[in-house]
Amino acid sequence: MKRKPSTEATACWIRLMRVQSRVLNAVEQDLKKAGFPPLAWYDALLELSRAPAGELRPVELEKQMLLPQYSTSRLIERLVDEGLAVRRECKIDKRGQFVEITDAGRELQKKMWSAYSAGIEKHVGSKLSDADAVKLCGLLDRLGCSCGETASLVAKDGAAAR
Amino acid sequence: MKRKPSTEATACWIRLMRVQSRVLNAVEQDLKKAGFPPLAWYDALLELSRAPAGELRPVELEKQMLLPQYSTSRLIERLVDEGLAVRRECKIDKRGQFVEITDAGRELQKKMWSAYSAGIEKHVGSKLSDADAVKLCGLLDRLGCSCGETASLVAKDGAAAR
DNA sequence: CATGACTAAATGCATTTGCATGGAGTAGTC
DNA sequence: GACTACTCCATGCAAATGCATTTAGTCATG
Repeated sequence: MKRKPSTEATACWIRLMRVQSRVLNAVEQDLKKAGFPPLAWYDALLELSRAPAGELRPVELEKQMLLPQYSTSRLIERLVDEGLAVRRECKIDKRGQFVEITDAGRELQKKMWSAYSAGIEKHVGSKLSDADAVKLCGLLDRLGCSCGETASLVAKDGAAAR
Repeated sequence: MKRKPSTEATACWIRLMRVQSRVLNAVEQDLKKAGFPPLAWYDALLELSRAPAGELRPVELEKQMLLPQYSTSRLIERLVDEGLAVRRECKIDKRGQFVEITDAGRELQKKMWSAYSAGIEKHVGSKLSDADAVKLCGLLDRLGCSCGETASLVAKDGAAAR
């Protein structure tokens, strides 16, 4: 008798949900204990720092981060409030703007990466051989197909939740 | 040169975050469009329906669902408000209580499962062979080691996010 | 250049979360 | 039994989120 979502698929689903939640919590908690802001801030700063002139349109950021529009809007607001980014006028489209990372922003991003990377190592890296990590990536990719381009660029200093 | 979190581990992390978020959103959205309450309600109802007399102490529920205490408390409040569960006095420990699922609760759980299972099939099952699903489970388990006991019981009617 | 359809971003408002605390009960110790 | 320490659950309050809407600007068409 064939069930519609096979028990195997269901088991995957469960683990995907639970493991992610566990691991994410663990890493976020570590970061918080070290006195850092939430991961989303890091992700945004990283995207900005990698962008051509350290600046991005909110819409772009939104796409990179897979975040709802209003959520991006408020995230930017907070970064600006904290002096981690500044708004720049967008001359080619007056509706829009550019958000540029500041030096303070770049600095924070780097500092966070040292804590963040430690978290990744502790909660992921240390539990998996590199070979297994590659297998896991491959399998996950089949479900999501959206880590695409970004994924290959990650190399040097880490990345992006949500 | 060896980096601390290997690029492989980092890539895993990214995918784990992004894929989970994508898939969860997709399933939640499907459920919502079908007019159902959030997944967490389903999870709670499922746990309750599987418990010995259809009842559980909030603390147990909390552990099963990996939810913060206050969050469980409010979830129960909502279930009770909607008539999906009732509170029962706990005679052996006056601090506590039992939460028992109602017929309406069991019914909703079943109805939700048909939509939920369709979501799992659509967003997970259909993208993975059973063999690959098994591999994926195995790899994920190494990161979490908490789907343990529950996992094997899942068989018949689905399970649990967060 | 008027119009209608669309995109960029912000925001008001209701709901939900997180955090810290409080009240009530249990259990161990003396 | 009085004290202390701890567990179970609820809740007030501030902050974060989701949703729908608004404001401003673009663009294509006639």
